[in-house]
Amino acid sequence: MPYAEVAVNAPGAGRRTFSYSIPTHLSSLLPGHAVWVPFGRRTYQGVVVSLEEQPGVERTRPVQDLIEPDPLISPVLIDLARWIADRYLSTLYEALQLMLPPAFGRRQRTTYRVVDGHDAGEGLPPLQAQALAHLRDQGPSSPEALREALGPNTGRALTALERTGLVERETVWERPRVAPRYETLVELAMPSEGAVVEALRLRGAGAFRQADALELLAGLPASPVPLAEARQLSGADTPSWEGLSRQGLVRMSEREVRRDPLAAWERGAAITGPHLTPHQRAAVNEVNQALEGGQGGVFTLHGVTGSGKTEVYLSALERTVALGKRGIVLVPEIALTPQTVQRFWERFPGRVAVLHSGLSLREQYDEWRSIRDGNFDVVIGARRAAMAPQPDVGLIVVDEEQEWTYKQEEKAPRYHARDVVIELARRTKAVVILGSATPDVGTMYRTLRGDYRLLELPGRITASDRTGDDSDRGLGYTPRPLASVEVVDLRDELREGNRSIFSRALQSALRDTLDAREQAILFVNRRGAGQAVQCRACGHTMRCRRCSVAMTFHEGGSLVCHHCGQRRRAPERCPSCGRRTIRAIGIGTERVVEEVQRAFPDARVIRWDRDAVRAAGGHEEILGTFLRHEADIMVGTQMLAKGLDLPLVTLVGVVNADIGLHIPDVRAGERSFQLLCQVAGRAGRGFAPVRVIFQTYEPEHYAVQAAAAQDYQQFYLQEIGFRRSLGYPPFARMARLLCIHASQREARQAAESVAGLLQAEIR
DNA sequence: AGCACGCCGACT
DNA sequence: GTCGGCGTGCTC
Repeated sequence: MPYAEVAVNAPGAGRRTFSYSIPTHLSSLLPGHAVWVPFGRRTYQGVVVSLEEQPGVERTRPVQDLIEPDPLISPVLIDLARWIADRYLSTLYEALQLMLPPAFGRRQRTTYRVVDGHDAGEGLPPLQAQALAHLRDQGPSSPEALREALGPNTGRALTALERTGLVERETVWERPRVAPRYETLVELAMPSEGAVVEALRLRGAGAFRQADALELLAGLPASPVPLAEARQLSGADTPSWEGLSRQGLVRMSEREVRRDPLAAWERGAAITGPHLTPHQRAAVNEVNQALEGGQGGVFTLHGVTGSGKTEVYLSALERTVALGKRGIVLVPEIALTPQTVQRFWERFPGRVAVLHSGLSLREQYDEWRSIRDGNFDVVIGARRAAMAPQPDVGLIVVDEEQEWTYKQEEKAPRYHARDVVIELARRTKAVVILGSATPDVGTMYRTLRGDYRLLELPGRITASDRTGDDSDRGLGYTPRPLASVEVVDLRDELREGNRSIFSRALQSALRDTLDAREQAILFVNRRGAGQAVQCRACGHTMRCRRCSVAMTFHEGGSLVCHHCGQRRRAPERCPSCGRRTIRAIGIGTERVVEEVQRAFPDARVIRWDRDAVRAAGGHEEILGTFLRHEADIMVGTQMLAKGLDLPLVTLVGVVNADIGLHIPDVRAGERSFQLLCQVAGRAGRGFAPVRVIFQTYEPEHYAVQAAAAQDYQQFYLQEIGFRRSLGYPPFARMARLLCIHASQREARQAAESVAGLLQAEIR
């Protein structure tokens, strides 16, 4: 008699599983089944992770019921969830939730009502009497409604009332937010000649509607037909059709229907890819060998924007499919545009699934089920697609693998999708391609150490090579020069008396661009809330003495190292040059827009950041305005840096290239470098000459220098040396421990005590 | 989450 | 001496 080990979605269940006995009506229970289980006083959702001969405890309670008839999570993904829960310190259920269909979790709803004949409320404490009166007058209510009406302490009053038996409580599970949708089909239960005869008989008997219905069905070429359609065509309503079904003249059946986000897309023949350049060929050959070897392996595909990485992915996916396997492609959320999906669709028409948060719940759910049923060669999606129920995964692509959006920050499990798919691939012997123009320093370190294999795509491919269908296509591999970048030292500007946020070089470049009726983008490298503190004259930045990360300015003039917690007062004079020009710096997009409008009253300026997108109701609105040249200058944040083709743009200005250098984060330099490279990479995609200007107070900073030269190797060598000497990742692993409490004092005490324990452990 | 258990202040 | 507050720990 086996027992089920269940991960329970109850608070406090933690990373353990709980043993349940299996009642006879659930004897076919399997790992991966979602179940209802009793836990304490209530019932919770859970997932069966294994079946065991011996329970973990003496007394077990039985599994109550299945939530869905089929197992929802494959054994490999259950195992992966265990790894996720372990590594990211989440509960097991939280990790498993990533693998469950979207919106699977259901909420419990509680209602209170007065027990009959107990509505007097004499001699009760005032709050209890009020609650009782409210329930008596308003009828059964939720605790939230009662709290709303009577104040935050109502919960206690309700507990007391329930204990004394004056009110009772009922908890019900809400209906699932999405469930499979079915449609009814009808078909003739006999040859159509017979049906025509039956229809005549029915008409003779006065059953005109049924006769119409039957005749219609007999006349239709395709069968079975959706009932809704048949009803509309025949004019006969559902009871008539049901009547026919009862007489055995038609058969009815159910079929699951799915909402397909790509339903409108054409399903023509797959187009063949262009001829590969020698470098692409070499890369694809290596990946194909690994695919055929069946032993997996991780590849780092290093190539600048426009070097043709996507073509490598596509070719490798074709090989994967030819070998009878399937692929997953991870793309940063912001890059998951119709154009991106289109490129995959052209090669795998009708065989591409999309998973991202922009879809409706219904679409996500249907897509999930359809993927599980093996309907797609390629699943393309953002972070969460790493855990898509794609069967027989042979290849996983992580495009822009250095992107921090692959790391889930907000809620547990705080996983990194790239690391999760590498772990998944290790278990399934799938091949992984990590693609990037500026690989994550940790990724490159592991690559050079030999854990991953390096594939290089040097240079860029010209547009005609990528899209042309003339005879020489693919043959003219001509590496195009990258845009040259001009670095402007803002300290010089200040010395020359220019206090504007625009250098003279940028001002005149903007003027030229406007006069030529071309477009410019201004990039504001503002991320995170932390303001760094810097000397406006010499560029000296206040850094923590212990960690050498930039310190953050806090209210009241103190400086805090967010890394080690060290705190000191902001100096009045710059410790480096002695001048009183120390400032907290942080220029936002709004400020830049204002300044542009002041300096160029004739320019049409548009802002593109999270706030503007929300106000405009979507990216497309803003982008469309700019692409139609209804604006001359676009001011934006990181969004600007991501894979967009803006053909009319001939000037790219980075307003403050060094702000990102001082975010209190070990990876500040790396992120700045990546971002600046991407911004510079925006330029030079069309054929018009393009200027790129970096404004900075620290032109000598290695990240700025390397980005201006667009030299990854230069950056990597500097950064890895820095990381090694300080014992930062990838030479160590980092975790953030967060102490949260309503009282600041309590939180601090807890944090200090944890820190004390850890320091004792280190010694 | 909810409930039991257990340890300190206002009462018979 | 007891009732009851809510801090702590457990739920297969």
